[in-house]
Amino acid sequence: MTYGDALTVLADPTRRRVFERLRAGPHAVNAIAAGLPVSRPAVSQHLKALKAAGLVQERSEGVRRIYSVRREGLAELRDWLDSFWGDALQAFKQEAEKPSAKKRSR
Amino acid sequence: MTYGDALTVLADPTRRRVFERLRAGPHAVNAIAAGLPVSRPAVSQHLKALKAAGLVQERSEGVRRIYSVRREGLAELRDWLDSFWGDALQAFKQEAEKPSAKKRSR
DNA sequence: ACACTTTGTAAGTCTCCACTTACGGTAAGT
DNA sequence: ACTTACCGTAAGTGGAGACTTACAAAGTGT
Repeated sequence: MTYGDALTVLADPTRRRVFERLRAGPHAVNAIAAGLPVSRPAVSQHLKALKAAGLVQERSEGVRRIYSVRREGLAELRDWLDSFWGDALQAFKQEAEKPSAKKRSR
Repeated sequence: MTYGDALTVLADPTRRRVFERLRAGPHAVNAIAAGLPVSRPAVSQHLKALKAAGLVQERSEGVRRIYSVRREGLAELRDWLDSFWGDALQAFKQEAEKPSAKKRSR
């Protein structure tokens, strides 16, 4: 059920921008907050949420905290999407092959 | 920017259950609402949101509205995830190959 | 014409959460 | 030791949205 956490966390636009910022590589909190329209504590809270969802990982480097993407967190969400794909296709074929059983009252 | 809409819409657990219900195939609103812990109007609102995000499509059959999954809506989200994958990998390699230069305060 | 079914929408309530400011803790430089 | 930089957390606030009930519209059967 972790893909649900990923979806919940990635729903917020600002948090998504934080996450996308890490796509280019690991960054410290200050660097991430620079250029974003919110305060630095807000970014810290977003990173905390992302970490709780398993989407990022943290590494200490002196007084700095370097955050980077954790790909395994994305994997579960990706699998969920893929499962959707196949099932939807199969269901569509089933629907197309169905002769004319549309009378489904009661 | 449509993948953002998909993420926003799929963040809600109830709405996700509605969407997953359609994975098995097209269904009318009543059939979807049955078994869910919310009222039928709530399901209608969720379906409206899913449709606005391009994740489902609607087909009228008499007085019923049959909803089904729209795979193109998922495609953009999938591409976004994939782009993340590659970029994160590339960034990781770059980081690994980097000697220990580029340290500002060192 | 009437009753029933199926669904969408309006209006209102209430909970959740993203954000801010303020503060505390830790590391590094002088 | 003092100062400065970097960061996380606490507390409080405002706004978004998920849900409910009530109502209206459109199709179907008798």
